[in-house]
Amino acid sequence: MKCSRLIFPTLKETPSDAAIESHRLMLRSGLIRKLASGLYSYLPLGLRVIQKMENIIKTEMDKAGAQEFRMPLLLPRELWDETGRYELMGDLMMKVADRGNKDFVLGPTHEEAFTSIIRDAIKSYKELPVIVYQIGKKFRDEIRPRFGVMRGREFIMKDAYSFDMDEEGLNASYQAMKQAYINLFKAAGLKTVRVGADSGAMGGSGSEEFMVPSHIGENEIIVCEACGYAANDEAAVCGQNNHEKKDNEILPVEEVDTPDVRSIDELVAFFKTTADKFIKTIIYRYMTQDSEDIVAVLIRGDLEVNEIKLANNLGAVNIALVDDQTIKKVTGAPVGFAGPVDLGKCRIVADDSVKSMTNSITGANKKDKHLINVNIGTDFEVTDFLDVRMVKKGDLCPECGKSLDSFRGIEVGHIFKLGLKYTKAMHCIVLDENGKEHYPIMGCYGIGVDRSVAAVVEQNHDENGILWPITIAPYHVELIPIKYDGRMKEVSDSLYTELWNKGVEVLMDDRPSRPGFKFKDADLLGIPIRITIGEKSLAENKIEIKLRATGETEFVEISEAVKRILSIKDDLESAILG
RNA sequence: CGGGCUGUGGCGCAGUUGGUAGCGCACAUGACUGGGGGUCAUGGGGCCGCUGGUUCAAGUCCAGUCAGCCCGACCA
Repeated sequence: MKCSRLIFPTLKETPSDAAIESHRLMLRSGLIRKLASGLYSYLPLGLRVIQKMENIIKTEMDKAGAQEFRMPLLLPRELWDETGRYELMGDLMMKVADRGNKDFVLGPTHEEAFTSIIRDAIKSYKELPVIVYQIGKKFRDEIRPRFGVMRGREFIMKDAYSFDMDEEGLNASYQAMKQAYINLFKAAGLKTVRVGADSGAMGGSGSEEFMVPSHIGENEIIVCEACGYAANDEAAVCGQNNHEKKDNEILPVEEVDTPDVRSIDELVAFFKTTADKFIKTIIYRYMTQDSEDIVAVLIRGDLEVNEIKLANNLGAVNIALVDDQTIKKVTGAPVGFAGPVDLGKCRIVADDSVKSMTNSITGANKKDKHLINVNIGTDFEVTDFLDVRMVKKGDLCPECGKSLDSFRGIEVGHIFKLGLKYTKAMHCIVLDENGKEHYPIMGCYGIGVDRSVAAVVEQNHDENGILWPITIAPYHVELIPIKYDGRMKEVSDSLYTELWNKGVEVLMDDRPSRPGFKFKDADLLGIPIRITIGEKSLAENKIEIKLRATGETEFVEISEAVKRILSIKDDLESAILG
């Protein structure tokens, strides 16, 4: 491709609404343009990168024995009614009606669609296992799209689903996908960390996320440097923190006037003490399969409740804080004065952190009153002690007991064991060797394609622009004639043709611009190998080769150029693939 | 959903106590220049987000509305 014909509107100045580096650089280098909030167009260079990412994914999926499909974006409502997700997905799912007023949705994911195909196509255990996948558009009406292509509303996703006869088969499929993910992220030049994630009702090690460490990441990752434990903060479990009860003398409860003092911060200031002396009492409504109830959750004042862990512990499908009126009804006091003492009307559970607390401060369940010197056993009872806290840096590792660290990460891939949820709900049945009906067990494996590309930029750039890993760079080589004229033009043209013939993808900047301008653009674009054809070196029959990432420069005889470039390309590739 | 900020040529922005819109970049033409976004000259391009109001007069003041961005979304 020649720059004179290529549409890549580079920007010298930074667009004002780009908040992170990848967004800025993708905009500036003319890879993408915004059409509306959360909706981006890929221009030719951006598309090439996306397609390379897709091809890397495809290659590994196929290697793992997965087969490619292409599903519609628009899906009929009935499919979603079968699993109850039409309601469950809520506003995240874009709902539309056709001219006949028939309901459709823009697919935010495709479990139902794939399961319906398998249900019709596969009838016998002999046809299993299968792994099916597609790379295609998804639509999610995000509350707040942001960071460019990192969290868009319309985005490209690779989603794969495995169907197996039994747990053992599922494990094998899961392992195959895991290995494929490890390979493909590496091939794309992305450094990822694998962490344990929330797996809802499935439990165990059935859910892992591939995270790209980055300060702009939307997930908090908890890691243990000592033993390698790694988990999403939604899933991180807490080591048994010094739960030994201190030998404090148990003091009698006293009621204290605390006019208008509600939040932990206000209480800390009021009592002139620290947050860990308080027991927070939070009232939740939780729904299980067939019932609904209220629960008071106690936790030490300096900690936060992890609602996902709470829901899992309670066996709840849904959980939410109750409204102010309900608080008043349950506790007898307005918001801010709830406490466990004489809270007779509902179940009380406590985070493990509360176990060792003595002479604590809590709400008195009366307006403008708190209690001091509250003690478990003496003043109130707890039904269950659970691990429901949000794990933080400095907490203890559940595996080895050492102190945990944390960092932020971008989720680029997620693999997890789905179980029978969809096959059951959708009556996807195969016959086993005894002719008995059997639900296949599913696994689900996703990759955010746009997001992975953005993460590559996030991870590979400098102050001048992008530094593409050669495996997903829009082109391998950018060829810059200082002036596209005379001998420089001749040499450039013949190199251009020769390289393409040898399978090297070349972008030639044949524009009549000044050299400095072209160099700046080249740095922005970040094509890994830059060849400069200039008068000075040409006088010695040489061309210049410069690596974008390291700045390494060498001059090579024209006759040796193609060979040398080929070998540099190989070197760059094997440096990534290892 | 709540709070904050911003809407003025393609992009980045200025526009004072209200008086009929400007700068840089980009674009077009020409000349010079030619290894890190060059110089000069000339030129084209704006319903000042939208609607309504105040006023002799509104980019500017008021009300509403739409859009975008940022932060937060109940932890008692």
